[in-house]
Amino acid sequence: MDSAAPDRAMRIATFNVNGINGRLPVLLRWLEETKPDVVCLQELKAPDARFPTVELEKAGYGAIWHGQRSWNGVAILARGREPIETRRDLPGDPDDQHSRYIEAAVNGVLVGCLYLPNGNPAPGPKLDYKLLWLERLATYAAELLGHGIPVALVGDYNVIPTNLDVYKPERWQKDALFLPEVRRAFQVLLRQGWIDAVRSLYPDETIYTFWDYLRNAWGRNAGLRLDHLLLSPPLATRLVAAGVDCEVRGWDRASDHAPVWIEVSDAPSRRPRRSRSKDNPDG
DNA sequence: ATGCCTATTATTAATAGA
Repeated sequence: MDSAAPDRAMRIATFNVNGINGRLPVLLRWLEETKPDVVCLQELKAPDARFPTVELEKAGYGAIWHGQRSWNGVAILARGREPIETRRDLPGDPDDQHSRYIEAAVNGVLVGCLYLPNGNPAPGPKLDYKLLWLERLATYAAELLGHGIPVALVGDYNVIPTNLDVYKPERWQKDALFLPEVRRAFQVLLRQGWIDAVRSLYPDETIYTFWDYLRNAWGRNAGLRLDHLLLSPPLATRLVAAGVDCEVRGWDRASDHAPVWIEVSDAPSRRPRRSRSKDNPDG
């Protein structure tokens, strides 16, 4: 009976690689060591033609990507599968030229991979763009929730949600990652019903996903929590584990972000529908 | 207030990141 079989776990990860070609050895080593089932990548910093399809295929991953020269760029990898692309732009602004969103269905989960604008220097046009992007995200996220399906909105949000998510909150008060209006915009998503997966399992722990290259931030553990996995309720009920692969930040030629991951149990198998009969009072 | 580091692009310096 498949209904009696133990649920297997599906591992979904996000990793801002900060240059997919310069970071390829790190990425391949991490894929080999941790074998995530779905991976959202940000900051490819490469045009579509320079995406390392062959190397990732050799590593066992199908991929879709939305690149851009020099900056931005997002991709979704799936272990032993091809992600089914459902979208490659965040709705709400047809003039937005940045490659910051891509979305796919993988193994029954709709996965949105996002790279939110940084917003610095603030105030200024970059902050305005970030706030508009957050509004567009909230509008689209509400629409997704309405479908009642398993969805993960995953990536580099460039938002420090609370004081617990930054080594020294007072230093960041006027930074676009931590401004009150930016934090409020993130809270809007949570109030809609999205679950901050890592925080939901570890409500009180200091957890960072980013350490600046400057000022020996990694050595001092002067970090920020910027990379988040937001889950729709039908997926959040299946959450069984979460973590940050911090050690990757210490590898040679590391990204300034570390990979973050969750594990969700496979969807409970549908019970065979009983036929209407006098033996089945529910029928 | 600025540089501190790292990556990309274009050519030894500029721009962006967070």
